[in-house]
Amino acid sequence: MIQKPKGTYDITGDMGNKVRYVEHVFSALMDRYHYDYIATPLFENSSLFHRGVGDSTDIVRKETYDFTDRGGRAMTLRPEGTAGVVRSYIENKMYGDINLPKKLWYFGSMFRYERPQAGRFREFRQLGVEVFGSSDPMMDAEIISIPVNFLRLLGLKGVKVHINSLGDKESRDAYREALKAYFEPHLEELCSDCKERFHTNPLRILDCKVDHEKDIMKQAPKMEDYLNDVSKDHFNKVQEYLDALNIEYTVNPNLVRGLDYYTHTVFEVEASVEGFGSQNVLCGGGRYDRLVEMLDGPSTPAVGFAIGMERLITALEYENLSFGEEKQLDVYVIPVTSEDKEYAFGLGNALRLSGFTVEIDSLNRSMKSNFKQADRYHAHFVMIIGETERNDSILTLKNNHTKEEFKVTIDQLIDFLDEHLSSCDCDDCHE
RNA sequence: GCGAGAUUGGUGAAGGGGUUAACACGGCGGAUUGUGGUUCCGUUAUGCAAGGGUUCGAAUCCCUUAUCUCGCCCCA
Repeated sequence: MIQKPKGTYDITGDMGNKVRYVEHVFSALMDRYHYDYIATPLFENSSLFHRGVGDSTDIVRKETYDFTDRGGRAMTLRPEGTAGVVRSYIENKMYGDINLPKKLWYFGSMFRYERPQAGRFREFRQLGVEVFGSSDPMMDAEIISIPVNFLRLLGLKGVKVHINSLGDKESRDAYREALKAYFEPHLEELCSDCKERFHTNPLRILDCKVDHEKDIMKQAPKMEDYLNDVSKDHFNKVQEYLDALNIEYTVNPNLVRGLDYYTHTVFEVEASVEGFGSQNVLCGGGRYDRLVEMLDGPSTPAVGFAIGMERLITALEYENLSFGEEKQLDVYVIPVTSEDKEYAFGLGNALRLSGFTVEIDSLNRSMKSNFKQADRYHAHFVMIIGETERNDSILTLKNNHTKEEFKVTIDQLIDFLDEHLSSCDCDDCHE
């Protein structure tokens, strides 16, 4: 038997409804924010992902799905959403659009070649947003407000924001040098991973889990002391705008992003799901004013975030939150014998065209098992099509909730269903 | 990339070398030949993740591979 590739999963049944619901809520919210939808290719030229990401290039390359196409081109399945959107922004010259800033949202699969474990897959899905062309701190706050409002709309409690500022390039470079100078004499006191990070990515030493409690960490230089006036001002304004929205946030100086193109605001949004631990962090994002330029576009400020779909749905399940209305089956059609199937099929089709949700038995089940099936589907009406109905053009409809049975002529059928489905006061319709 | 534990019908599972793979749910058929959700009866895995090996005999022991779960690493 052929099995699914490691770290992938099939979206079927209930999961399908959950994914569609979450995407729908997000899509409707993005309409209200007046953002445009964008979909970029699932694979791109490898160089898009393997450059512009600074010191962590080796790590990035190790975990991407790379392949050579038949034309000998190096291709990579996208490991995240931002790079492709930036590429599209540049290639389609969106910076010349009359509607600026350019505000975009996306939803789709991302691919990382990692060992699967709790909440982590090789193909996973992200909802994300990118805004180009505004360096206004109000836009940072708007971007932060989107996942906050989204998680609240879905019903999650205790939605909290952690923010930090990495400053502009000047501030960030100064801080990085200060960190290296500080840690250099203490290298031996750090864990082996941090020794590695010292060379590849000194900022990340700050959120090391192993060394977290050590004194050298607590006395390490603070980013805020290295922010220049422009960066400080930007960060303060972001906080003022968050205050204006009554969004609860905490400044976390150890919140960092590894990649070089991040500037100013970085943030994470978490919910408080019982027993969910670190998985409570559902969303991450920040400002990346340098990335467009690094990918050969015009210098353009940008800010965005991404939310992992799988973890989000798991959180909603943990909290027992609703995923919208269940699909209602309006009519279950039972042909009595195979002689009745064509007529039943045609009638069912007509009802579907009139907007009703209809199921027609295609397994030639017995009357008994058809009624059982109609029950399982919670069908509102059962319509029995037999010789009598065909000859007399009078249909037998049974309200499967109240057990009332009706005789209805073909001409009255649609009016009858409209009336009874909208004004039904049986228990099933009022749960 | 490293480590631990799993994988038996549609589903939940029992069985840890001996003949016919328990039990339950579900499904299907019937009692009731156009009216179900209760009850009763019948039936429902030529097969135990895949392949190979040991054995008179393997779901059971060994090897390989795949996938799943949970850690480590990493997390753009």
